[in-house]
Amino acid sequence: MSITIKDIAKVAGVSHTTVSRALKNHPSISAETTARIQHLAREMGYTPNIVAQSLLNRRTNTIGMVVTTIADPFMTMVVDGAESVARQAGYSLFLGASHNNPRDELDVVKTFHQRRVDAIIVTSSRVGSLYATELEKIEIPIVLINDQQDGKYLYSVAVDDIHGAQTAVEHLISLGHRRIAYLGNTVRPEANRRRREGYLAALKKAGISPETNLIFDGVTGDDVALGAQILDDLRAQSATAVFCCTDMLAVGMLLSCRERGIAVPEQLSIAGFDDIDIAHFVSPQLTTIHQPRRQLGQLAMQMVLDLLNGKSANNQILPCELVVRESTAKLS
Amino acid sequence: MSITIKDIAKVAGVSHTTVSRALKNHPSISAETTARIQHLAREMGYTPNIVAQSLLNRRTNTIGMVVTTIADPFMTMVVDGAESVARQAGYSLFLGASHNNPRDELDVVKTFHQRRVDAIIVTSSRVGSLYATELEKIEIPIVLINDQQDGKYLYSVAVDDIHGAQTAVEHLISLGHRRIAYLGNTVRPEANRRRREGYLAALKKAGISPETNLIFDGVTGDDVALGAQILDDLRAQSATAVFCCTDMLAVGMLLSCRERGIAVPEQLSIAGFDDIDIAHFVSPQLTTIHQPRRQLGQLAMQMVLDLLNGKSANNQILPCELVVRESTAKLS
DNA sequence: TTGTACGCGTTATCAA
DNA sequence: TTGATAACGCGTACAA
Repeated sequence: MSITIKDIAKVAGVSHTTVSRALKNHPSISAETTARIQHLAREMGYTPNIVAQSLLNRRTNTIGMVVTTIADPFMTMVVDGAESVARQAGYSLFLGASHNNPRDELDVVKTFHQRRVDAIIVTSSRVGSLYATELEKIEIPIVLINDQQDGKYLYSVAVDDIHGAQTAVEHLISLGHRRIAYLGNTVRPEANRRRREGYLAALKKAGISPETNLIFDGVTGDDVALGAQILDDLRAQSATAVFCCTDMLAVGMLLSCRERGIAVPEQLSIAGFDDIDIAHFVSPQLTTIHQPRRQLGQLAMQMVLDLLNGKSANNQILPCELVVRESTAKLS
Repeated sequence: MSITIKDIAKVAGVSHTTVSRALKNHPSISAETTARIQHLAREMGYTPNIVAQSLLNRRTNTIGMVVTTIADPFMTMVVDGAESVARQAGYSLFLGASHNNPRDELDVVKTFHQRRVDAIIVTSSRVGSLYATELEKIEIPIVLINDQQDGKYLYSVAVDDIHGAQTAVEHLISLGHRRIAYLGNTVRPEANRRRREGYLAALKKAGISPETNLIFDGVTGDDVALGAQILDDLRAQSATAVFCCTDMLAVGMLLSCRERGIAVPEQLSIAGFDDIDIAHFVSPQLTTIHQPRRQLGQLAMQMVLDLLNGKSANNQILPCELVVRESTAKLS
């Protein structure tokens, strides 16, 4: 049972109103009683009850963050960025995982709503357009990370998938590759679609006509396994390079190449997307598209705070850049 | 402005008490009005206000989790495990990062207290014994992950560092190594101490006398850099094997070996501790001690829930096991 | 300068 | 079967 301002009031022989004011250094309370009460509060181990304050304020100073899974090297940094900005502004962060399950995702959002979070941040949602209709009812700002949707309370911060993918594939083309495969995963359909689009744009620009049997789309949660599994098909199509929709796909392919004695990048150039930490720990180190992950989280949270402070906010698309490492090389 | 039960009451022409009961399927309300009100509630888009409920219940159904940093492949899984257990039990998770800064850590805990979380989980704390005195005042269960402390409300779930480290070093000894170095990092003093203890125990058991100049203790936040930096000293002492206190240290050393053309494991055997994901993506794959990370989080949360349900709970020490991969080999 | 009374949204007690 | 009232902890308009 925690100490309340009424408890302090009783001991101090004043009303709880006076205590409330003294603790907030309200000017109308005499310096003397203010000091006395603040001292007393500390002595009695008083801690303000934010729950009660929230009820009164109609503001919980709380943000709900929905991620697909926390155990994802990509999400991790985004959450980290968001949390640090939130805390510095006096907000606390609720974290919920959707595990790539739309039902769970809506469930988490619903719980957040019940807890009266002031705003919600959602990363790589799978609920898609459902949001637009379902979430406007909540009437609080919702910032989508890497997933644009239109709606009254909907905002987004995203990385330029199309252009990023295009840059990666242009890099492969500049190395002399022509038979360039695309490996995607439909678990995140929108990102996959945009990155494939970038891939196609690069080919088109170079006058290379795309081939359906060089485009692979997996449907599993385990990107590493998928990358490995696709390798044979890809070689059968005599691809000399592959652009993977995510680094984990690329890593799976890399490991699989090592197992089967396929030299990377000599026999096969591999490029990824995301620039997760693992990218420079594998060997050869992975050429990839760097996403400003922490910044993504920070920006999303800053946007939320701006909106809560009545400022306006514009959707943002962050550029991402090519990082050339060791897994891509000139076509021999 | 959200819909409240009073709003519904007005529309339905009943008292808000009746609405409250109807929504909870209270038996004393007629089936008819119950149905009518539930329908109305859905139609009006009513969402219960947990904040108000919490004020009344003196229970927020909320757990605060403090991690050093979210951007740590180890923490990530622990949080993931904890979150899933919490949510299934109807609890929400507050996440706060201490960034290895004791001041921040206490700050986060204080905020959690103000928010009246029902319990707190702290991973790899740096505050140490400060907790025992400081945190008992909060009078809620606190579960420490990988950091034992004694106190009335203090519980812990930890991995058996000593035995784990000992197993790793015994593995190296069994491969014929005698000049085995230890590489630690004092940023996490307690874990470091225990793992060094396990290292010494293994040497002693094998009748090898420890040498001070084979024991290295770094003091930087960047384990990868530290591992690299120590490599020369270690070679100068003609160590043939090294046991690293964390996988990141081992990875740093591994990468540095590759750069300088030192063959692993032929010229130097390297063993780590943690079994983070990266361990099987580096090449050679890292021999290490596997920690049941997700289980650690799950168990901690389960313990919290048990305590909140009035059950008793016992501190737990989980075994961890050796995973032999490619970075260790027979002394040639 | 301080105190009284009310309300935030909900549930529980008691009465009708 | 339903309703009026009080209470959770706090802040604030108004009164003293």
